[in-house]
Amino acid sequence: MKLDPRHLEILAAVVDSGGVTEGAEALGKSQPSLSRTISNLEARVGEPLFVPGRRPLQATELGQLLAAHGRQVLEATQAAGKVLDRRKSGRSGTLRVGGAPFFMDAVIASRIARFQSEFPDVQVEQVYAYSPELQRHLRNGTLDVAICPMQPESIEPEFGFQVLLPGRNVIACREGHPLARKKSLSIADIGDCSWIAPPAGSPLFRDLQDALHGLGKTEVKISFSGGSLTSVLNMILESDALTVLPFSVVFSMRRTFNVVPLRIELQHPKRNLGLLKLKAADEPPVLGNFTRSIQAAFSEFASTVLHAEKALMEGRGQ
Amino acid sequence: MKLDPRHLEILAAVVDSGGVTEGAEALGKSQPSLSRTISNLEARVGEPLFVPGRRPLQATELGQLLAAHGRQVLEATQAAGKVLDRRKSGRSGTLRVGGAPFFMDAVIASRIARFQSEFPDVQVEQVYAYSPELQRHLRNGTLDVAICPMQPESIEPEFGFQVLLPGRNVIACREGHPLARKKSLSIADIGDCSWIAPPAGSPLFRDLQDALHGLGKTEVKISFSGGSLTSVLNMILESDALTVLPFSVVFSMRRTFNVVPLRIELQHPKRNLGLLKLKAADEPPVLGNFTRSIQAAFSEFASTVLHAEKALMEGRGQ
DNA sequence: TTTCCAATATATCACCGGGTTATGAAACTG
DNA sequence: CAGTTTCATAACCCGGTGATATATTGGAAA
Repeated sequence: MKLDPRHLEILAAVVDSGGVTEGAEALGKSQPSLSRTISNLEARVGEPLFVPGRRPLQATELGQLLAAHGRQVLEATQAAGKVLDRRKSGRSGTLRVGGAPFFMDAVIASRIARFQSEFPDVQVEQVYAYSPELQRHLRNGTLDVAICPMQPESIEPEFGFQVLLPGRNVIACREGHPLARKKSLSIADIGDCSWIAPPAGSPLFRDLQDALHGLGKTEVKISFSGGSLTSVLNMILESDALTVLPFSVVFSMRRTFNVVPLRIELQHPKRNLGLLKLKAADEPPVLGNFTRSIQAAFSEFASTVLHAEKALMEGRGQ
Repeated sequence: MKLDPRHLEILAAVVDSGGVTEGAEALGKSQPSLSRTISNLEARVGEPLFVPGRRPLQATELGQLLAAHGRQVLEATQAAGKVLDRRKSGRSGTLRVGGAPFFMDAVIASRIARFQSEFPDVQVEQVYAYSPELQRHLRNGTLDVAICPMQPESIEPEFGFQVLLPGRNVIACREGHPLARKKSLSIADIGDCSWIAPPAGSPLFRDLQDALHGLGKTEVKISFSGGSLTSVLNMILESDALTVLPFSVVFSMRRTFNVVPLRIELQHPKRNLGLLKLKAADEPPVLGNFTRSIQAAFSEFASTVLHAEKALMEGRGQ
């Protein structure tokens, strides 16, 4: 015999709360409604669920049995409702975050970690890609938000962009590098150093070429190309090679990899690291929490980075 | 957020069966019904439960989560339905059986045990009482059926009565009793034996008085009165006292208590042991099974008892 | 007892939601 | 690309459930 789970819920509520009236207010319904539902259920079952003519309403054996199952139903639905509530308040769910690889490793990941310590029930999926692909993902709906460097004027109108960190590229080398101490550098100084390049498809690779071209250097000796940030920095650490990286990345990694920026100004496109989202999409609540958390984390970080940047360019070193 | 357990059930069915169509036939509903229910649920939840535009319908993460709870609901309701089915088929439930004390101990209990081995999930509550009280219980609804000796003509019209065993009272004594061997007995023989009497209120007590009066004996020496069948039989066993008992009781107990009937015919009211039920009450299914089982058991038993009875009265002994 | 109170059952009505069939749209199949 | 399958939509009907008002009943108090 198939019966309605709602009826079992109601039965459980009445049995557990000790009366129709109490059960009604426990469920947020009217007393006559429950009373009739119980009657219908009894008719359907063919046996009384409550012993007739007992004023402190007392369930029959069968009533107890069915109420036990009603309790299960009640628990399950309430648990389901709770899942929804937590999602709606952004304290639970899944968030797919895309990011530019080097930034992701150096500066974003640790801020995501901080977000996750605030919202431990949120599952974050990280996707590594460059801007064009990230935009594709956002459009597809396979990504909730991207954190990547963008040129403000080249952002398509369908996207919203919130700046997290002004961008500035620098040339980086290992701490003990011969050029690291020099206050002023010329093209001649960086002469025929060999270079570590980021992966060929990355914006940084173009930045590197553009930057060297801007310094007047057309022929570049590239000894290594591609790989992750870690591999690039390991190369830098173990050699006298140079590379081009965002200052914020170098700053974040200065301790763990003993890497320093050179005191020479590069020209490069004005790109800011920021949060890229689709405007149209009504963002899930968890994304709102993520945005707030990330912005807070970066506002701290940005000020220390800018301070260090200024110090460097004024020649006060690291 | 409060949501409808039926929606969760449907979601679970769709997810588990792999599609709306399959889910519909699994639940015995139409496909459009489920389709719309899912749509409504998605609208209510505010997020898609299935990834749009995938033909082998694939649940989103949230869909999976809620479906898991739906599965719980489904299980609970199905379990509740099963409980009902078993009650309706009389394979489960509670049965309150009343019985006359001596009969209950000697002949009924073992037949109830047999019923319980057939229907192990049925819980039998035994009530010991004499006919008038049993009838009260039946009228009150505090008893489903009674097994007791009744005079056919004195059964009130509201009751139905099914004979299980024709009644005949005998005088019983221990096996080695001096009177036990005698083929023909007179009043003189039982002369001034002392008597063990059943409890004062019991029909058997009256039977004893009537029987002795019928034999011409007006003065009776009662050395013990009251107590259970076991205590009465123990008294018989340990002394040369006599008592009056139904033949079927003596027959059942002849081995365990070494008790035998005297070969003297008693006159007593024509009472048959039988099943007494209220006519009006639509009996619970379990009662039908009980009735069948008990009747089958007694039809065997009755024939052996009658055979032994005949043999006794023809003087062939036990 | 009788009276009164609190709790439950009944009555009535409106309406939402789910049931159905018929039909259209979309996606996987060959 | 056509064929097949599956899901979504439309239109309609009906039952169940919601609410308020009211009657009834069991139990306690006078």
